[in-house]
Amino acid sequence: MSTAAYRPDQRGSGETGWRTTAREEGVATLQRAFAVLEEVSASGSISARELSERLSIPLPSVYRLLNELVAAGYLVHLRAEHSFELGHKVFGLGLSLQRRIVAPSPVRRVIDELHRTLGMAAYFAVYRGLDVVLTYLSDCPSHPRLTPLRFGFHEAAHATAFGKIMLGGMSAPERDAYFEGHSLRPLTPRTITERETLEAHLLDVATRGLAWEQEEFVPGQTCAAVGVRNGSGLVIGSVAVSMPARNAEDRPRQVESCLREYAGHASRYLRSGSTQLGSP
Amino acid sequence: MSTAAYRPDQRGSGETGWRTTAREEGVATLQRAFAVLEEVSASGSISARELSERLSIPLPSVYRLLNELVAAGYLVHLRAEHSFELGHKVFGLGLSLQRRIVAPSPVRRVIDELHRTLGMAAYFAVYRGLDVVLTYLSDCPSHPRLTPLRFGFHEAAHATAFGKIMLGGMSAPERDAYFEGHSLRPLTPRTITERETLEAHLLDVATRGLAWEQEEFVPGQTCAAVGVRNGSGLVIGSVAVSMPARNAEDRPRQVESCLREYAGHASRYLRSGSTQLGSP
DNA sequence: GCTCGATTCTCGCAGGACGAGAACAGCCCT
DNA sequence: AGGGCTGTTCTCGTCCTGCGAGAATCGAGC
Repeated sequence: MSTAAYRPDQRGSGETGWRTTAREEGVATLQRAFAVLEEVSASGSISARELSERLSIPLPSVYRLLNELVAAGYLVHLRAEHSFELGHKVFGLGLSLQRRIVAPSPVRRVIDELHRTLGMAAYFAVYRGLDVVLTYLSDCPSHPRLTPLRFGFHEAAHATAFGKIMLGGMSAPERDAYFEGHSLRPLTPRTITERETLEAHLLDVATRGLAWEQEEFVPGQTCAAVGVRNGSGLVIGSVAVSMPARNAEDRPRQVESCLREYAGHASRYLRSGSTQLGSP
Repeated sequence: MSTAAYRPDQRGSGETGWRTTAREEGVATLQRAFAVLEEVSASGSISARELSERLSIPLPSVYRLLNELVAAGYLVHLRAEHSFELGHKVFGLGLSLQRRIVAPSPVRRVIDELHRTLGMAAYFAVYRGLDVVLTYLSDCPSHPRLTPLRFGFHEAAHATAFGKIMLGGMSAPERDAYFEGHSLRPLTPRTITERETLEAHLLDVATRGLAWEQEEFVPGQTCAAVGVRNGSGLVIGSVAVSMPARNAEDRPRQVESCLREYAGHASRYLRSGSTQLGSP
């Protein structure tokens, strides 16, 4: 999983395309602590010795950190197995974030209706800072979601219809910043993997206010999406549906107009609604 | 919500019955960082100034911490709203923990079957360190789970049948340690709230290998549970069902024998299975 | 242009984190 | 019981790093 490992001396030199962790300074202890946390998370269960070796932190220091983390409830010490695992605080934070992220219920109802109306799995996404987050999915056994998609942070915006809408809604510098943290990883042979091609495509998406994606995310599957805008006309989210590629040509106009209609509904709810997550 | 707030001077003095955060020492920065993280989590969204005031940490220090946390991906800085919220790393850790915690699929199948056979919502719980964790729930619209119950760490072991099994499976010192972190909060008028009464009850539970709970957790609802044991006969988990209280007297023997049967199945799978989470 | 809040920078001091090494605690093995 | 081994905690002097008052910058709103 390549946790952004703690490097004792030099840092940076991104591996799998991680955030270009700028050179280092600052609260070193914190970074170590997080490195520990992430290593534990990646391993599921790990001993103090292992941690010490993998992170190149001397044993006493590892124990000091571990004990802090255990005392704070972020780790548990399973004495029986001489190992450490994630603790209840981590669960609590995750839950809290989930609850904060999930789309408000009027929006969920809109998406559910969209799902029923078109007979396709339906999705809703918003920004969170620079990230794109899927905040609701509506599907059923006969119209299942795209399998790699799940509630939460979305890592392949360049390959999904709603991702393209969201990318298209960013300013150029925002998009630059985004791609410093996310690679254009190819997911199928048809995934767009070149920045320039993508930019041209996004321009088109932004002007049409609509995005299609044809087997760029999952082979044999197609998605369509439109933007949800706030009062000032800025894109703040996206409504999308997915379907088998062979159905995509049946009734594209119906899909498009339907998406626009429901996106309008969602916009209306969000404008009157509570705190909406803005762009960065 | 009472996040275990960071106290600049003296600490401790548990509020709502939190872990008796032993006197303080150690890596102060870490505690501050976690205090920030938890305050953000509790508030959903909060400004730097607010944090500084609530935690009594000078502004520059708050910013230092915030910037670290943002750089590490544990927070996001929503510049548009001058506020900070939880970041994607938190989500990732939470997800990782969820996946680690969830009961293995053979056990899930056993619980599903139990649910179908008895026509009652069914549950499976294990230890994680000193904590009790619900690792699977099986229910349906006509036999719904007890509403406050959800997947994850369980805070009211004294008031649920499976909680009693788990408590009964602990050694005396373990139980002491457990109750240093968890209060005997009354959830209904029938909740057992005295340590002595509970101990007597647990003794009975442990000898019979079976626990009932009658409207001690939710008014009008009853639960029954039996233990799941490892090769050495130690309790490592619990299988439980819940039902409306008025049904409880219909067929207690059937419920009991059925629970024992399915707990046996679960035991068998867990013994052959992979890493099972042991007691502390 | 002005004001007020948000955010970052400067810098000298002091307290705390660091880590080698040793000590202590269990556990297994025979 | 007695070795030998791993896991875990303690000791302690050095050194460094995080700290925080205050000032400087930035940026949006009017």
